[in-house]
Amino acid sequence: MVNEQVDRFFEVLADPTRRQVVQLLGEGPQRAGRLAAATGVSSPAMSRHLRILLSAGLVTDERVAEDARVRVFRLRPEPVVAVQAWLDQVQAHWQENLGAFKTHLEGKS
Amino acid sequence: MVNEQVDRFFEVLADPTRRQVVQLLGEGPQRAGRLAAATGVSSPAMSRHLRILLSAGLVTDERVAEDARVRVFRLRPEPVVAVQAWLDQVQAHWQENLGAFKTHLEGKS
DNA sequence: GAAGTAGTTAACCAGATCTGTAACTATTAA
DNA sequence: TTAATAGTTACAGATCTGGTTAACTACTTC
Repeated sequence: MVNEQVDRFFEVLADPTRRQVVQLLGEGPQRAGRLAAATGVSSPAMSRHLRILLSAGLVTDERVAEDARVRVFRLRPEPVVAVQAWLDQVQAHWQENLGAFKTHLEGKS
Repeated sequence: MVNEQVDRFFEVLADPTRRQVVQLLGEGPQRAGRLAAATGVSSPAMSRHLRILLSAGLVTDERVAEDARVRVFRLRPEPVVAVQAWLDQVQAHWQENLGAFKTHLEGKS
């Protein structure tokens, strides 16, 4: 409704664990196992979270050359930027109309 | 975990209807009934959403002087700002470490 | 090749949440 | 004072989501 990408973003970040993952990935790329340990969640649970983050385009993954078993995840900035833009827009409207609200309210306070 | 206010914000905005309400309130204050109509949800449902938005500090409400039955809701910018700050921080880390990631990855591409 | 490690998929359970209908309060209008 | 309007609360049904355990695949190491 609001915006395809923004909607998906909020949907995905509704979960605290995924929010933590995003926070962690903001600090640098991480392998799945480490993310599971860091968030205190089981591997299967983390696996699902990561799949969701991937499908929403919030992260990318990559196999490590030295060990094909490990998967490293990295944050994609684009969706973050999109959400920032949405928030900016909401706020812009808000400020734009602020004057009008004020005068509207003056009549009763 | 991430931040009290930010966590609450995402929790609350996980719901698409509430997201729409925030968007609508960004454009100006609205009474409950209009919000229900605009989002296509029943009044009881909207009532509940608004209570949640209120308790999270995302909006404020006010009775109208001319008609004590209607309740007008307005967006509070503070939480929006808090979330923007969080996103900025995530992104800042990301960019900060970007150089390091790149050199790290150069070894295998 | 056998054992161990990284991660995914499957099955199932538990808790949370959203919704609509119906009933109720409060306020305004006739 | 009766009828209508704005909104809330209560109830019950349905869906969704996340978590765990167990089983499985793929790769590495001994």
